[in-house]
Amino acid sequence: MTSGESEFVEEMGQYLAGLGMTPMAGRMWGWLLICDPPEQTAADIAEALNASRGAISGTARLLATSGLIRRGTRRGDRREYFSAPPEALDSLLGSAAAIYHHMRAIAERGLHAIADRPAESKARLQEFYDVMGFVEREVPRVIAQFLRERSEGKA
Amino acid sequence: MTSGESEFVEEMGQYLAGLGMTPMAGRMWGWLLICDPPEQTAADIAEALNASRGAISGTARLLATSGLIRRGTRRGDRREYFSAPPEALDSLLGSAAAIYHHMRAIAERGLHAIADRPAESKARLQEFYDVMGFVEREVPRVIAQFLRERSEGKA
DNA sequence: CGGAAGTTTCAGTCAATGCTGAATAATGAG
DNA sequence: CTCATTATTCAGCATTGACTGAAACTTCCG
Repeated sequence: MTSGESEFVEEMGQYLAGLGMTPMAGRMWGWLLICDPPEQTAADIAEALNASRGAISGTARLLATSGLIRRGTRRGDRREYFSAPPEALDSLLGSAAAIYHHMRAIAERGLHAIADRPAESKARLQEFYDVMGFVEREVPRVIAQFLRERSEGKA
Repeated sequence: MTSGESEFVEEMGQYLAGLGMTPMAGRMWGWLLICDPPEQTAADIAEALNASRGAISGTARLLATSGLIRRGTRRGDRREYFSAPPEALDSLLGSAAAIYHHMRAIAERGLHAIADRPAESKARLQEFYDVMGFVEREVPRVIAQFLRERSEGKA
């Protein structure tokens, strides 16, 4: 791994860590975006990232569960091969959209909790709820359109 | 604060903490969305959240810097009054959009680091870069449209 | 100017948690 | 079946960082 690649991997790790993931998850995802060959064993990744096998194992489960990486096997080879598949971007954007959904849900419970207040007092939370609802609806629509156009353009 | 309100505040705190903010920031923001009166002193907030004055001070700076709350003063009253202004939603959505921008920037540096590879090897990161660029452009556009429509509807 | 009320700063504490590394389990080869 | 290799689990460590509380600072009033 060159120093530029290392910087990219580390930067991705730090940034995604700030968004609630672990640094290792960010590093692993970043590495899988630029590694060659694109499919890597746990041992490969552990060596590239200077990380323990245990960390790779746990992080791989995390990333695979959220759809960011794919785990593959080959006949006559017990090792697992990890890669960052194209669909990962769908998952990434999908989880971003899920944030809006969750926020709207929280706001909804909050509105319920203050249901007996005058409308004036509920206005702030109501607006928050409305905006989240709008974004939750529209952002995935725009993303889906982009992905559709892109796959058509490729075909 | 009723138990329902308390749940809302705590839930907001936990959720925003998971997104990289502190629990206290989430609680404070949540509280300012539902409190009555809508403007509260540091002492009011500290009491409502069972938090120290120091925590309120630091969190207030954080939230004010990112535009989520407004700090106001009144003549002949040294206390500061905090509130969640309508513009806060713009800031909130803006910082969400900033995430896409930052990710595209990271991807850009990554692409530079592997510039001498064959195109095939750069495809994964290139696609990531493209998608982030698209979202960075389109999502704010959709949001701006919504805010425009909404303010027109209100006027 | 002196003092009261409020705010900010900061050192210290404590809990949370990401990572390591060794032990354990699982899998395929011979 | 047994062995070698790979994957997973988990207890422990170290680090991080959010919060507290007291001290320092600021500002306004008498």
